[in-house]
Amino acid sequence: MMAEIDEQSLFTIEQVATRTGFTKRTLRYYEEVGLLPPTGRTEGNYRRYSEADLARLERIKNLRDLLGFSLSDIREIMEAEDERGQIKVAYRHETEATAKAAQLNRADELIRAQLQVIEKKLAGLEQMKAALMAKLDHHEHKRNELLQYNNEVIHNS
Amino acid sequence: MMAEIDEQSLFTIEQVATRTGFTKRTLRYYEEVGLLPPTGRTEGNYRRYSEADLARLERIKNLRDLLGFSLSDIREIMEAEDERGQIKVAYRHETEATAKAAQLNRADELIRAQLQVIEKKLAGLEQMKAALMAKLDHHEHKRNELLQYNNEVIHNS
DNA sequence: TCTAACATTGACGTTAACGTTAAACTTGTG
DNA sequence: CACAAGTTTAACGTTAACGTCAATGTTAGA
Repeated sequence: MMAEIDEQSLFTIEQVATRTGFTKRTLRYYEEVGLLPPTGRTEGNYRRYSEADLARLERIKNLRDLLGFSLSDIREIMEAEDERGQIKVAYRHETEATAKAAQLNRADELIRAQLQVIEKKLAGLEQMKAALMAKLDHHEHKRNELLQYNNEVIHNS
Repeated sequence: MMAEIDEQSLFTIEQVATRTGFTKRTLRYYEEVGLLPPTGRTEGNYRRYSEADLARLERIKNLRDLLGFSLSDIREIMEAEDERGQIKVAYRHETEATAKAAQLNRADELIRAQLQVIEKKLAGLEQMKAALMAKLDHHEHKRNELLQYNNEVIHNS
């Protein structure tokens, strides 16, 4: 018995850095502050990243770059997700229908909380987008007026 | 001749702080780093904020809190907006139709650049939202299965 | 087995975005 | 006009999120 994890699809920190775009320092930092659970290690104590680790890192990158969440925001979000994962496991082992339903409800509660945060940001962005597009539209109008005027001049000359 | 600006609707830094939710330090800081143009001053060198300043601060707050932009992001965005404002002024003073059209085009260019940033964030958020809602949907399904099973039990007893 | 290339932990450095304190000045109200 | 309450600049402090460097250990290939 050597490794607990699949020998296949394990990556060095360098490989993960190039694939994810994070620096090696950042990868170690995220592990240090608990954003990423401790990865597997080689016998010589080198980190080995699994596919699950990569997925988690991609998720972090989305939350950070795309959505502009702080790392502590992200930690909260992912802890909620992790809790949902726990609920899911508990769910499988539960046999009572009422208990199963209760766990679904708890999971939904967490999901809805996250949805609210997202909806709020979405609303703000949609509004900005609408404002900008209204301006484009307005300019389009003005351009037509300019052309209209030009045509009149041409026809009257 | 005393003040260049309307005596009406000028606010002290304290008033602006309570109205906007920014601290006084932050208000001075934003001016210092060029996010907010230097405000008017009293004879004794006290800041006096105009309605335009308040509007700009509200805009900054939206971009920062709601959308999670960094201050340098915000500076870029607002500089683009300011340039659009300049273009608008130039536009009014321009009489040539071709020059007017060119200014509209330049303004549209800036707007489209901002739209791209927003669209990117929107897409990311929409994707997150869809993923979360799919989970809710899935749970709904499971709940129905549970009820279904319950009914069968009741009917067979 | 030797070695160049990569990894590890510490520890100190850096930047953004403010917080806090101090010393001096201004304002408005009694 | 006295003075409490508010304001100014300057300067140093703080936290998050890494960057950088050094000393040491590990790996993989010729």
